[in-house]
Amino acid sequence: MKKKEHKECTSALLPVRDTLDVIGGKWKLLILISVWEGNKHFREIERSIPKLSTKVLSKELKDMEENQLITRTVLNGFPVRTEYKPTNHSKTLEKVIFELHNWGVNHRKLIFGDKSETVDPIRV
Amino acid sequence: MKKKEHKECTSALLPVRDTLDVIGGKWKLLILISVWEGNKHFREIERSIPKLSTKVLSKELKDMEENQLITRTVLNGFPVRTEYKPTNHSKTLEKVIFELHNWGVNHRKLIFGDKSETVDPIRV
DNA sequence: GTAATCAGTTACCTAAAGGTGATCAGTTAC
DNA sequence: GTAACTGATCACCTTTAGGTAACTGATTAC
Repeated sequence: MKKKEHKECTSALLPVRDTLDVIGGKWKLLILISVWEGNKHFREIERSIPKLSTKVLSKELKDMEENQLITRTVLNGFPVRTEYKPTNHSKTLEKVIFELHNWGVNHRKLIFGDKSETVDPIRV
Repeated sequence: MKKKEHKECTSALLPVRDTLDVIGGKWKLLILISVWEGNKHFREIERSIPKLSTKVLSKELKDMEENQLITRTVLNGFPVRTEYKPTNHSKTLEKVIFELHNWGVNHRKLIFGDKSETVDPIRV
């Protein structure tokens, strides 16, 4: 796990921070979902997410491998291919994401009073 | 709600982003918990959280008021006092935080293999 | 008048996250 | 040989979150 300092953290909040580190940031969830959807190769994942740069994807994939959300296998072939696959551990995030989604939908209703466009149900 | 752009967002992820915006950042959860614990006044909250500066607290309290997590009442008195109180809406975050905590604890076990120090159960 | 308390605001600075574009090594097809 | 594909890495720049310290205005106690 990427050890961030979180010096301000009480012991009870540490695991919450850990989780937020794992799924926070601009791209992590999009990448995770792309891999869940079956995209396996670097370019494949990259192309599935508009505006995502190779540099950021490369860094995020490393983080996610460290966090055991994905596995990385290099296939010895002719144009060298790398295969990224989601782990079972990554799937345990579904419940967390569901709760985040659920609360967000409710929050939108409260703040925008239904004036907001409907959002799609999350499918992960 | 503070409208961030999230241009990269699919419709399904938008509410997830909203939630992460509301509880993300270095201080938001600590401030929320402090208010939940009964701290009502600006200086009281500030003093309850080491290293938190007035500038950041001021900004975060505004955000939280916008997001209807707290109410702000100015009491006309002699040393002017402001009263911050948690809303019922803020309490609906407990479940979300519980799931984040839960996943985080499990993740720590997996990554550090129980070598990590025990963390306190969250009490919010 | 002086100090101290309340609840903030302001200007400036630093550090981290993320974006941009070039480059690389290996291999294949032409 | 040249272009194109694979999976990246590198140096540099911008943007944003957060930190630091001074300051304001109102009021009370001395």
